Amino acid sequence: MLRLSKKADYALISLAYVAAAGDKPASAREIAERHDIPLELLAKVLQRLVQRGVLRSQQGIHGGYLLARPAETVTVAEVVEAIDGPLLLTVCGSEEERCEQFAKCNIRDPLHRIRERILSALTACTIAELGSLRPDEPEPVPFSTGGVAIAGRARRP
Amino acid sequence: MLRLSKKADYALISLAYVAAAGDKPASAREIAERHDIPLELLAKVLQRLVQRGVLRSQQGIHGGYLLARPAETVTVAEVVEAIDGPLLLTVCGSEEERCEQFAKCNIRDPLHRIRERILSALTACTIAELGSLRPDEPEPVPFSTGGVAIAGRARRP
DNA sequence: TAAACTAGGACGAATACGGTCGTATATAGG
DNA sequence: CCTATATACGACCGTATTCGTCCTAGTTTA
Repeated sequence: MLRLSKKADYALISLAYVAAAGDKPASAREIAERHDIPLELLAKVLQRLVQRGVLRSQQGIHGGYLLARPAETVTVAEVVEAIDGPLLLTVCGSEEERCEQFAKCNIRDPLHRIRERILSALTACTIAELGSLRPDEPEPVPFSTGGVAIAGRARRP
Repeated sequence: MLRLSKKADYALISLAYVAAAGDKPASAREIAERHDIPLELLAKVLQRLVQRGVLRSQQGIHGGYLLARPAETVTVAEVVEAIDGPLLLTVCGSEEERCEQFAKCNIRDPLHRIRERILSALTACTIAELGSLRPDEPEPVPFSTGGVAIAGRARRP
């Protein structure tokens, strides 16, 4: 456990791609095909990133998505939080939201500190640092599949 | 997201309690009542901790659980891993288990680094550092419920 | 006007998770 | 010896979440 959701995963992959595409809008279809992600699911992920001000969209026939801000200012933490919701280690989060068992809870504070560290790990990394697959590069064919598409990461059983 | 499962939560709470109990075995029932955790669920958590060599059990009428090793040597990472399985940020983990989309994946390495940092945050904290509720302390009554048991953290809706 | 795109709601399937039940086994004490 | 209280462990179930699909609507360019 302690996994990123697939959607968060898709978001990061997409942002790396969009960042590498520079000024040219990257369409959802393009990203989906490149990374073997279900198109409609990806679309919703991207839309949420637009709502959160990470991406901006350009509609119409040559539309797509562009970064709304410089890649260096978008942290992994922000992206994950945008998709998966607030980063809480436990149900009774970091805020004032004291759970009813408050007084009985014996591990609040240490868990708190751990959460801080995790958060800072996610905040330290921006999408500028994510590697990327340039849109104009030929799609790399892994191993020797003879160019035949193979089941991808996004669709593991 | 990025939450600890409740079972991992229960494990940490229990270990803090057992650690504070010293040589006296703490029974599952005792821990469950103290922290308002479903007994049977907790039992399974504790049993798994025994299998993983974190706790040792003593059967029989005055039995219960004891730490198998000094509290300083048991890390939160180990506990969480024992309960929730390996700490992977993504499905295609850190190991050699390269997913089929391997070549297409553009964010492997940075995510890797983040995982390392998360892991180290969890490894840095041992259960000796977890606060605890001593078995011989009176059970604190939160707020003014007049001593009537109220719904606890473990059973939030 | 047609084609390629974003926007977004509704819905179903698969899965993980939390929790319960039943049963077997071990141990201390009367 | 017998009973009460423990752990051990597998089977089961309901539900919440996640993943993915379908469908419709609106936008922009050629």
